[in-house]
Amino acid sequence: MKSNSLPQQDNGHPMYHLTRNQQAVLDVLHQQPHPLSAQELYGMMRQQQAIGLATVYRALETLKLHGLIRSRTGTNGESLYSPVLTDQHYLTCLQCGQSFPLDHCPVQELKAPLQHPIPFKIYYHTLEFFGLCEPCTHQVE
Amino acid sequence: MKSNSLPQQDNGHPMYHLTRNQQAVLDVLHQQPHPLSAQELYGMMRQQQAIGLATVYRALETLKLHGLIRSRTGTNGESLYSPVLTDQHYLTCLQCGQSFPLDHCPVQELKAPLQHPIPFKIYYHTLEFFGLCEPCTHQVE
DNA sequence: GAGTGAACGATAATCATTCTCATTGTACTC
DNA sequence: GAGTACAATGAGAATGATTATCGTTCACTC
Ligand SMILES: [Zn+2]
Ligand SMILES: [Zn+2]
Ligand SMILES: [Zn+2]
Ligand SMILES: [Zn+2]
Repeated sequence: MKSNSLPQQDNGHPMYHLTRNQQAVLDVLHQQPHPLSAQELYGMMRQQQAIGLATVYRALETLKLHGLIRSRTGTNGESLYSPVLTDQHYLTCLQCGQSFPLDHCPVQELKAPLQHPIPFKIYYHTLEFFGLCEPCTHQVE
Repeated sequence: MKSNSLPQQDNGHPMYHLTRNQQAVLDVLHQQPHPLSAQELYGMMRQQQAIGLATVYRALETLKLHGLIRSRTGTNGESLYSPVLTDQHYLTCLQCGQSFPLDHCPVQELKAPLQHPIPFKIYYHTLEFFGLCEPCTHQVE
């Protein structure tokens, strides 16, 4: 990972700067109201500019490592990406795969949050409830 | 899904009964201290008995639909299965992929848990914190 | 013990993700 | 501003977990 030329820190170390493509991926995610898969991102972005699928995946990996985006695993197994600021969770039906968003994040109201015995820099959390939606309870015998 | 002959309920509906292979998969998961992937299960079980990979996947799907097992997505993207009774969560490093288990489940101490506006039968939840473990914070510039 | 349908096992197909490698872009030096 | 070094990129191949297919076997009923 090589830094661009733009900013420079006092300590001499070059401040990390996103590449054009990394910034473009981040911008698209910020514009979207819902999480996107890598494939969806690729499909959307290639219409505006020339970009390779591998680059999309590499950008997502870099952005995640820097704590700028989060990911969760969708029903079909693919990863869904969204800005790390969003804190949205779901009830997901094991039968039909539908996800019903929660109106707020329950983790926020935790009293003594996170007694990690080990030092760890937390970027985000995932939380999801699984079970059966009402219509599907009648189909599973 | 056809029921076996063994048990019969008072209401006339045949009580759901697991097949031999479904029960075998469930037994192995109960014996293991850690979550297992479908591939790992297959590798372990084929040593004891003749079983196909597809059957393992089908058994896992059935067991999950009946609220007997849970699954979470591991670092490498594969699904890890464990009995639904277990309530174990992790801190997972985005850089090295290591998972550090939490000593207890924070969701249990929620005050007003789960105001679902929609009727939904919850079987289990997943909760995971992502970030960087201490050694890895020095490697990401 | 024949009929019915679910369960099974072997295998092929799918598909998101990762890897490979040749090419291009960028920063830094002289 | 040409030259060097190396990160970033893109096209396509490779990977690997999961799913679909299909003929066979098993379990139950009559
Ligand atoms: Zn449903
Ligand atoms: Zn949250
Ligand atoms: Zn780490
Ligand atoms: Zn829990």
